[in-house]
Amino acid sequence: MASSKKPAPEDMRQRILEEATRRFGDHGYGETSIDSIAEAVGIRKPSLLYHFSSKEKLREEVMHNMMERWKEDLPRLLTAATGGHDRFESTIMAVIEFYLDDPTRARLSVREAMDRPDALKKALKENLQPWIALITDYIRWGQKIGICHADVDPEAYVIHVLLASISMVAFTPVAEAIAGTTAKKSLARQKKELVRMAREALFVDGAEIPDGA
Amino acid sequence: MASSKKPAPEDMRQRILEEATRRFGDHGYGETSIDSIAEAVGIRKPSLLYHFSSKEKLREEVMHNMMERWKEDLPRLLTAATGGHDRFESTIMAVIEFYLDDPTRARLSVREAMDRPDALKKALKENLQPWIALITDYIRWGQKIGICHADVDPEAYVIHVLLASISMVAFTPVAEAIAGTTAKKSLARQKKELVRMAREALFVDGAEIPDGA
DNA sequence: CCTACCGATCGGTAGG
DNA sequence: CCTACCGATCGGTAGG
Repeated sequence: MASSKKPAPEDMRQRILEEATRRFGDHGYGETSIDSIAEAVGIRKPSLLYHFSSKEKLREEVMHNMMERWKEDLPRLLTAATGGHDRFESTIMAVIEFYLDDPTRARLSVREAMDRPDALKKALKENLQPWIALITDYIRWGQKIGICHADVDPEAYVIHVLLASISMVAFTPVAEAIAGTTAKKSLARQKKELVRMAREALFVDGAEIPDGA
Repeated sequence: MASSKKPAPEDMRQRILEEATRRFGDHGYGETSIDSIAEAVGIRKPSLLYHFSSKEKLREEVMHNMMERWKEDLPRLLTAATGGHDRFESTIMAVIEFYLDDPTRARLSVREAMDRPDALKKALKENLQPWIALITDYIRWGQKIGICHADVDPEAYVIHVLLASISMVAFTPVAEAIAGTTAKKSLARQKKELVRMAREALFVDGAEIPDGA
């Protein structure tokens, strides 16, 4: 019981990072004082500044952290499923799940897009673009063999599906207000409908997928 | 030339409102000082506080203003077009245009959704829901007569299209980073693809629309 | 519409 | 990891 009040010996850095991530996502960078983060993890402001030399440095590490998670999860997401329609649907579901798993990620992405567009742009180009290219190449191949609609704009399509995945998690209150249901039920409906829309908008009805994909 | 420096006699209130709208959208409420708004319209902070008794009151009026624009434009948007496929597409295009016309609206909507979810939820319920019901009713009718896919979730569908319209305008940098084009070109592509996706996801291919709609 | 000013809060430093 | 403290900025008021 003596160790219940100060249980953190060396993972303090990690605890600060997690608390900062949550608060930056929930309230935004400017609205979050490093003092409130320090208090939440049970230390004083100058002690926090020993671990992260400035608030800006803390922000950079929070964002770097989220990008690392993306880089860890992406390969698994993109290679997990079987192939053809199924592969596509489970990929989309995995992307949604990435944000659903931890809504803070969605909110943090939205805030970064609003407040530091250039920084996010650069990070996306470096970390996400190669994987996007993999998907757009697949769509173009699908168009050639006739399983994907010919008039799909592959890049624009992928962007819309990605933004929709983030939006449905970050903006649940909007969906609740319109659909008039609870957050949980609303999210389940939004997810199912997004997967359906993405499928219907991409694949030609009734088209068969060849064996090797 | 003598009147070029102080051209504002009585529309000062409106000028403050417009400047506040732009800055709240661009940088967020918390990041915008009323001092910077006052400076931008050429007066001092206490003078601004004569027109709007507090920063919070200013925020309320900014949001009220945007909702009024919505209420003005909505009826026109929903009744403008011809009917069936065409009517639907031009309605979606009009919604996109509403935000494209003034990207600040999209950014302001996103920030309000993030920072004051309950306030936005209430405003949407009061102002938007009746119109949403009109569209979902139309979809359900379309499903009955077989021109809309039977497995569409009308509410979830409308929410996704609305969020996508806002997102493509508010998050252009993301689209630029992924598509690798300029903002203008990227927006044109995103708009065209969203309209296509919305159509393909809703209507049964090759179905005919009856005369009276 | 102004000058002058207030108390609170912020990020960050000194020094231990 | 702490106490003590700094200069800057904030929203808002007094008083004219």
